[in-house]
Amino acid sequence: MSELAAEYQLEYFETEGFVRKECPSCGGHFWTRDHERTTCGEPPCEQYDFIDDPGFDREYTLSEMREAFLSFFEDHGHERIDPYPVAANRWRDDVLLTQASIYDFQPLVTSGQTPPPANPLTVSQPCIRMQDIDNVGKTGRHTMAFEMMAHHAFNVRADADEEYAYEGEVYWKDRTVELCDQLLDSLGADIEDVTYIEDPWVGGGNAGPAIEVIYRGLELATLVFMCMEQDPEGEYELKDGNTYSFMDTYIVDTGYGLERWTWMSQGTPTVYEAVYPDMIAFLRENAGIEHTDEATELVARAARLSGQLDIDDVDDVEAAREEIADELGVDVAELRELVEPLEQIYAIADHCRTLAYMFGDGIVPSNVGTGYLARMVLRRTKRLCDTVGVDAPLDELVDMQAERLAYENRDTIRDIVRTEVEKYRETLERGGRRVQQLAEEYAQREEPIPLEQLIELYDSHGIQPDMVAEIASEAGATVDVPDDFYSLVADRHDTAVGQDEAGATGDDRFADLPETEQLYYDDQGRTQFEAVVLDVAEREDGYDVVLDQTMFYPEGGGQPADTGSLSTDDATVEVTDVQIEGGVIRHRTDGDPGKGEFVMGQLDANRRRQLMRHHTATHIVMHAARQVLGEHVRQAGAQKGVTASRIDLRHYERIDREAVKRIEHVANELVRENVSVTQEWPHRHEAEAEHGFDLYQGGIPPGTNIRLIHVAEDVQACGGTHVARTGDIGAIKIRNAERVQDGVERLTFAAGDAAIDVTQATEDALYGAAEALDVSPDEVPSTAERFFEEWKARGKEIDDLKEQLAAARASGASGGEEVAVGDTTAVVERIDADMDELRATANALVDDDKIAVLGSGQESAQFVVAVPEGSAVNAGEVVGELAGRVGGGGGGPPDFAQGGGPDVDALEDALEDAPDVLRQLLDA
RNA sequence: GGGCUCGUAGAUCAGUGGUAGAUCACUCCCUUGGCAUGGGAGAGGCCCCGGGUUCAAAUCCCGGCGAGUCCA
Repeated sequence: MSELAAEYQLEYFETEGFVRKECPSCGGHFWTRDHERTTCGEPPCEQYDFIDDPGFDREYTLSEMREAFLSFFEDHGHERIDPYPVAANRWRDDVLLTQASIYDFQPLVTSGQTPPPANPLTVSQPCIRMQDIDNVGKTGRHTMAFEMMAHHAFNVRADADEEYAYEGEVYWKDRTVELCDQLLDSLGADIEDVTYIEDPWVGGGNAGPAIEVIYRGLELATLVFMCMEQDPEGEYELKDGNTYSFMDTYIVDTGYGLERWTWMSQGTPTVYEAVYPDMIAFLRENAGIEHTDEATELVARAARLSGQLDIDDVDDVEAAREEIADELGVDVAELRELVEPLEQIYAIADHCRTLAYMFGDGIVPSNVGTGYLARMVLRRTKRLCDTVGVDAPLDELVDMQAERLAYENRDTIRDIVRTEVEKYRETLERGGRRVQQLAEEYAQREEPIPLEQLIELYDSHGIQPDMVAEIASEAGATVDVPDDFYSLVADRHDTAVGQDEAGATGDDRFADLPETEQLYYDDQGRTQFEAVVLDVAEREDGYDVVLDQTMFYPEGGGQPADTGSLSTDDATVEVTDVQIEGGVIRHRTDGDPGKGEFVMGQLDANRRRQLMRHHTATHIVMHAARQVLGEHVRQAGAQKGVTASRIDLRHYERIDREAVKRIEHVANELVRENVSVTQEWPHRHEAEAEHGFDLYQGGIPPGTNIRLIHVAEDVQACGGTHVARTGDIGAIKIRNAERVQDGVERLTFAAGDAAIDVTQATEDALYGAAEALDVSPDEVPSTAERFFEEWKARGKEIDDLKEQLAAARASGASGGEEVAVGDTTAVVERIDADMDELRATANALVDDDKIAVLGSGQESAQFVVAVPEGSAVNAGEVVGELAGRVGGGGGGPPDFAQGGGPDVDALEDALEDAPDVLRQLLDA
């Protein structure tokens, strides 16, 4: 029983003569015009009924179908809006990729804070759903990239208590179903054959009734009526077990899969052939896949059969394959051999479109975030190409899709793909060598490669177990990959998750105060102001002071807070920090200025000026970097400071010295042009429409109106304080480029006075080096190199001399004490030299068939004992005994041992005892 | 943001606290009419940087830099 059954009793259904039925097969409830119909029409209750028999009155290409849909809704009172990027994190920070058209309007529009760009509206929104990745190509209907066509209407209940950014009802359930019905009719669908299945929707804290639209066995659309929110007190318990209640806003959220509608119109065996005919033809040709008519027919029949099966993941596909083969009367292996290459080609086409979307929208491959997802898709695609034998370069394949999607940055896309393919190639090569070694090792030991190694190979080196198995079998080693391999890998990551620190102030004392008036936006150059103290709260380390208005900029947007002072007639308190919460600005001070007092505020003007310079400079460096490196460059974070600032950029290569210099030039050019820096507060939708989402480099601000900062042609949404003209910055000096993550480069730079300071500091270092080398500064590099070479040459010479010295000593020229130990002669000698020299001397003595017992007493007492081959004396034991006498220890192989201890004074005695020690150990 | 792995000769990598190695590439010599090849000799190392532990660190510990990889 549907929990929301009453919600589906639509007037439209009644007047159109629909009946509500219960499907005998799945038990679901649905509405139909056909009073004789029994089942709901959705697989597995029924099978595909449109393959080779299209359900519309003509064939549509993807773009024809998109246009048909959008213009239909335009004709019915909707405004067409441009789609948003697939990189959803460019306008919202809670998700990575756009997975549905409603994402365009969450959370500000759906919550009623911000009006929609149009109401009602229609859009065809490109989406990427990674969760279906394994199904792509195999199920015949799953794609990772797709366009969700939609019409949306945003409504507010008449009895709503609060104010919302839109009001009244545009339309609701009846009209939504009517529009869907009319659209189908207009395309020539047999609306008698359409079923509307009741299927309540729950997701992301919202819920509502929803209807699946099924035609000829294919789910063509979902009509969602979002009108409830999760509420512990709510009276409706839905399928996720939570309770929900109705909201003030209620929103029509529809989703029509463009690809499926196109497919329906063409009736091809799979959705892919309808969507990517050209690319599939190209790939088949390139991979050399040719089918006889008979085989083609078989594949088509298999596709139709798979439609009636409830295939939701790959395991189902493999299981179903047997059934299908059975039904078709062919061998399952034969069927697989026929179908698998096709499946791979379908997946390649889909993945290339996904990549074109991702890179076209400016995603840069990385080990984090969307960049990581892009990398995964790219590597998967490359593997598929290799497996099926497509030898066209991947950047060309992605470009085919990028061209179709009309991206303008195709050169950058190709460059990114090439760079990334090359990185993958290197990873595979590195990994391959690693596996090869392991495989040979375990093959020799005739053991299987242990699971632990497999996990490490994947987790730390990115090598899939199947690749290990392949290389291992060539080397004659075996591998046993458990079914739950990936969950074992996940276990390795299952360490304690870091807890977020407790909430901010935990003090709502200021909650009722009016929002502080922000004077710093009115005249960003002013540093003095007057204000009234509204409230003061004592804190552990000072006071929080709230004023009616302030020039003090609170920390935010990567810009640190201002400091300064607040003065009354009697006293002055220092402001050390400024924070904003809920529009109320708190000044942290070292004293209590007194509630109700008039105060004169004074900023630390130099500090503020430097912060402003650095903030504007940040925009300029960003802008310059985009000019030098490409439009795909985006800000990944920034921190402004007084003496230096840094900005993190997304870019797919290391920023080398040359690029840094070019960026620096472009940035300083902008400074010299001395253009004015202006601000404005447009409506966010107008701003987005005019400048695109590149506005949000520094984060996504809340609110209906947003503040824009213009610096020449650069426009960014920004809440910080800026200089009036770029010339006020003085100069920008980039100090450093470092890689903080793969795909993220950090530029550290200084502006204004600080730029002079860092330049001088660099010069000081250079001059210091020049002075030390006693050359002019520009000769430092060559001189340093020469010195280094000479230094190395001397090291070698010294080694040589030490060996000669050692040989001379060993030939008996020095005063070493020679004693007889058994059959051999031992030389006991103190040489105050380093270990190298001792070792060399010992080696020389051993060459003369003598036992060497050498001591040194420079900083600590050290011994080297070496014996000729075949000697009965164990050098290690000797050293152990001698080192013990100087308070230390030692050891080593029996023929060559070293040791020592801290007690230099005992060295002489120890050496004197050495002959006895040797004899004792020999006797023992 | 977190986990894991790696950094040694030009390249690829061995080296579990005790004298820094192999293979390829390089230079020279020999074999040959010449080439492929074969034989021999040689050169080439701040063992990434800095600190700590130790009699002793390429090796163990901490920090930094550089690279790779898996996950959210």
